[in-house]
Amino acid sequence: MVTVEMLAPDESRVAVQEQIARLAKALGHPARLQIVETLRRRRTCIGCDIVEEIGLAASTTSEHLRILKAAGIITGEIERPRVCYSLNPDALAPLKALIDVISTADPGPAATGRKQG
Amino acid sequence: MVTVEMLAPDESRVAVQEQIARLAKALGHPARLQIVETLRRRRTCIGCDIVEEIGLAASTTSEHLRILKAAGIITGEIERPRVCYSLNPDALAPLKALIDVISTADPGPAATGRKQG
DNA sequence: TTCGTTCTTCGTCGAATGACGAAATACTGG
DNA sequence: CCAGTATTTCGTCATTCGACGAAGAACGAA
Repeated sequence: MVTVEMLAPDESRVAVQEQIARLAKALGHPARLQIVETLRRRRTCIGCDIVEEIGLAASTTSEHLRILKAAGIITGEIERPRVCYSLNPDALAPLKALIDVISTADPGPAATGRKQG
Repeated sequence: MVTVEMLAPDESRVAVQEQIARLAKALGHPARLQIVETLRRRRTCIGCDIVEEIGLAASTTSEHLRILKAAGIITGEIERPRVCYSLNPDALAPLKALIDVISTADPGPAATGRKQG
């Protein structure tokens, strides 16, 4: 299992952090989470159905899709005149790794060992 | 195992999504990830050391800490004149649940089944 | 070619974010 | 009381975000 810091000398750790930040930021909006959820439920590719599903203007939805695509979280396959969107679960690996590390809260040579009541 | 949608009739799913969005948004900034990383490494409570660590102005750092605290990701215990910050791993559970569900990408009666090469 | 469908890009707007320094707050120590 | 330390709050500023409608682009159908 690869964690966040065992593959980073010093500079690339920053790069990894920035990548994780991009992923988290992309997920940090209800409309985009709704898109992700929709794509998860209906694994099938979807076009303008997403627009109806989330109830925002087409242009706004397109922007959210662009952000998710830029983060690598979804892929958009062109099928003129439609675009077929799918989830790309692998993209979330770095974020997942971070959260796993935090959640397991690997206790090691602790200093003050307390985390919360 | 509890997933995101099996505990949500319809409205509370929105609430859960908003909560997840808050968490993701809070993590969606390199400086805040650096704070989280720092708190993970040095499990010990930290005060102004964080300011030095991330290299931003004290007021800016305080703001980032406030955001993380508001999201519940960290806790700040007052120890005048210092504040002792700690990670609160449990807070990330909803976000972790979502990412787990996506990552496992539970294949079922798929429609177009493809995700990527 | 012209029309209809689907999506993206552009321009605009108000609101939120992220950064800073200065000042306020709240103790500890002289 | 006065100075020092650690932190937050405030005011400011530039930038980004998120929303929209209008216009543009790309293809299939007639």
